[in-house]
Amino acid sequence: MTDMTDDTRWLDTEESAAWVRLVALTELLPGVLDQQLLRDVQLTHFEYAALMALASAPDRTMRMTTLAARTNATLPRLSHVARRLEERGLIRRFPCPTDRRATNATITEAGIGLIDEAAPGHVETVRQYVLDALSPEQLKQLYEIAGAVLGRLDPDERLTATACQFSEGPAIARAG
Amino acid sequence: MTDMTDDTRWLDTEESAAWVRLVALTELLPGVLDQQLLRDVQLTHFEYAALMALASAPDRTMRMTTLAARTNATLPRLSHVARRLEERGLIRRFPCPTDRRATNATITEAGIGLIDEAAPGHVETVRQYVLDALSPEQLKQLYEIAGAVLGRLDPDERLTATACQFSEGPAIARAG
DNA sequence: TCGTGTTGGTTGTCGCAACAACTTGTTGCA
DNA sequence: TGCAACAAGTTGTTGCGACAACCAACACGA
Repeated sequence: MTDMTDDTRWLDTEESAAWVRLVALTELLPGVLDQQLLRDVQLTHFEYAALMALASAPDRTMRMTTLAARTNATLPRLSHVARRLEERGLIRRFPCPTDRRATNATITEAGIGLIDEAAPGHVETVRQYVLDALSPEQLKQLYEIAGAVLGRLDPDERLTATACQFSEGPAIARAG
Repeated sequence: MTDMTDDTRWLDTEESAAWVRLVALTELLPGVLDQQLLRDVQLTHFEYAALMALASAPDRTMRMTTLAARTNATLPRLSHVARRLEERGLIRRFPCPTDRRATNATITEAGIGLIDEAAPGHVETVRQYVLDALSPEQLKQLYEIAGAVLGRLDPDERLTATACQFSEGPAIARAG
């Protein structure tokens, strides 16, 4: 006979309700972000985030490995994305002078121009679907809650180590 | 001359910090859920959610269109997924008797068995990465915050209209 | 210096999702 | 009725992400 003992701690009503909503949120939010950016500037949210990371980096340049960590991408994925962005003239890649295995990526003027064009609509979307729905208190609570969960999901803080994204206006002002 | 006026309400420090964390969360959470379910029962989280929706439906049966709405899927996507699940013997499809355009999907005994096998590990993952990181207060706050955002993202409450997912033990007990 | 192990990056293959086109069936209206 | 508009699903094509295999370059001990 197998052991039929069920020692699983099932979710109670409140846990289940909160979890269902969180799952729905994580299901819907990426689609909304992708949709707006694709429509307006033909960029996925991932591509946008990668360009923003480059724009706020020193010299607008970053190692592929570092950029992959910052954007939660595997290196193969980033490599494919970088090739597409380079074909569109939005970034440039060149071998790292100090380590000839490595590749550095730089955002071009065209890339800066595109994210400056994209940023207002993106921020508008973020406000419309998320921030404007929350009170100042809830904003703080969200910060704490997401921080607590990220302590489990991303203990090394790879994703959140990035510089502030929108607090200083367009990328040209922030990264120049 | 183009109008260079910048009337965008850029994010302040607190908004930006909370947003960065929320984005990181929505980026990482789906991967964690998929990974555990794929490893343990060769099911994506989407497939798991679809099976759970069927298991908790009356007669364990649902219209394809309804199921698509409940799982935030397009009908083509659900059609492909349903074909794969049917090939694995986890669901069955048959024409709706009252509307011959429509198709009904039913979860099989094998399907029920698989989600009963999957549920404990899935709940464990949910606890480990999310729920156990939050205080009871934060759980309530998360419920409210996600609810507020979903009011914008999903005003018709298509995704959250589902029955409670884990509050009553295995699917066989819940759906029988 | 040589050889082994490791790191950085690219390329190829497979599976899944988005989108469009198409088939079939239903509804509504003349 | 008969015909036009619409609804429900399926199928085919395209593009992206995951994974594995591969190549190039560095590090370090013998």
